[in-house]
Amino acid sequence: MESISNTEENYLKAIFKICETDDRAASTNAIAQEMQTSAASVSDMLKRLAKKQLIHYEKWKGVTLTDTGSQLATNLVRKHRLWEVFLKEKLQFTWDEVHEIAEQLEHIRSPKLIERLDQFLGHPKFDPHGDPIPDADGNFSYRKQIPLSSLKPGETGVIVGVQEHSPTFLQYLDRMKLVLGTRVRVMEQFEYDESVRLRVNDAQEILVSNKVSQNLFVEKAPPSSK
Amino acid sequence: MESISNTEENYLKAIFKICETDDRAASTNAIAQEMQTSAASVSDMLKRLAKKQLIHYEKWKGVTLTDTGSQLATNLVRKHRLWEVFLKEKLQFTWDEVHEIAEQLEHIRSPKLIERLDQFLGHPKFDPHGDPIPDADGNFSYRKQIPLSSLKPGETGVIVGVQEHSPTFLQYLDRMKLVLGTRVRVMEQFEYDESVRLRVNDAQEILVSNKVSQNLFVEKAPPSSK
DNA sequence: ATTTATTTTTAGATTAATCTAAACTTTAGT
DNA sequence: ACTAAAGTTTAGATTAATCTAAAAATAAAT
Repeated sequence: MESISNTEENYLKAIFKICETDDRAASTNAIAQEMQTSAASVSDMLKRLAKKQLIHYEKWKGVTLTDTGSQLATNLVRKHRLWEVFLKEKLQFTWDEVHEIAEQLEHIRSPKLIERLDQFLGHPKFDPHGDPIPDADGNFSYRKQIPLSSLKPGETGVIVGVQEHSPTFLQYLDRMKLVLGTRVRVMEQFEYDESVRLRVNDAQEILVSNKVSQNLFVEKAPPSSK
Repeated sequence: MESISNTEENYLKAIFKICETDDRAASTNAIAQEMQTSAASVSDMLKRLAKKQLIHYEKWKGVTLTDTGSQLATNLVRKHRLWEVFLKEKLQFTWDEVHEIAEQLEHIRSPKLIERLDQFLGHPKFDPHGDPIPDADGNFSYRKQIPLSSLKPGETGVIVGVQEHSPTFLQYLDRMKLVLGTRVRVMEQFEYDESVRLRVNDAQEILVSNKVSQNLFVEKAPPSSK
């Protein structure tokens, strides 16, 4: 019946994130960077998490989550993303604002609260950034998404997510009307700087940089009738 | 720009509560009891709060909140009660369940969140227990409530609040259908144990103990037509 | 008014989380 | 293979919050 602190939860989340994207043991330095703290602090914390059986830890090698640790981390992700949906859909926050507040809300401890919230929101499968929300058993729904940059000229996709989550990027997308659900067709690709000309929702055309097209996820759409 | 911890917030809330009900300086022991901790810990904390100018503190005398401290405490009460309304009205929690979860939610730091929540809930003036919710400026709305036990036989009142907030009491009230808004008429008072016979919503009659009638607040109603 | 009881404060320790600086492993480069 | 660089761990300190036990101040009681 060991209880777990908010700080420990944040470490688990960081480890989860690193292992998820790189798909290998998380290094001390990577965790330190993710947590914005020193490697020494991480080293200390890893010992504590190992003693609580939340991570597999051998000195000098990286760490991975145990089953318990992984469950806890997944539940945090579930809570975080459900709160994000709440903030956006019910309280009219914008998608660049929700993360920061959800960082606090995700630590509220009440399984019943989360199940009720999930129900209140209509069991959403994705958060405001298009990231999947694991269900109560920890299962993520999968979607066949690719970077917009991988579409060839003439191909069409629907925006379903973002790679980068920074507020500035999200605000840029809002300004450009490149929100989730938007239909984009690649009209032309410039070899020079890899920028692309897009047709947005079969209407106006805009030019976006390579950085933007690499950070936008789309679901490929079959060629439109027109 | 001193930041304030959750623990400090809880102490402020405790002091606020004691000063509010007793209307005089809060003693170390009273705070210790309210916080379920030792007098020594309280003594330590009082020094810290005094250094941060959140309380007026002189050794051996009690403490009172400074203006800043009082504002912080009132805002905590506002957050707590708004979250309680949310839990009850939107997530279908019962009034005996909401307090515990709101104890956590009240520490979420985001003024914007609270204003949006307030708006989402339709600017409620009272929480699920009938306690007033201070507005953004810290003003509480006032209501002329009296204990049910002070009604004379023949008099009628509408239940608007509770003195005691324990889950067992609240569950008892639910079972007896003595919820907020219920109309109760005192039919008879037994001198022997101060229990009273009530007519509930002009329908069935029930007997309640003195303890119950002392812990229920009503607003006196003019004699009914029938 | 002096003793007793209660309340409050201090002293000294403990735990979680953090830091900097130093020591130690591992990896990489020539 | 050896040295340099990078990454990781330990050592020693610090801060917030807590505890128990002891000392000091106030209040109550004979």
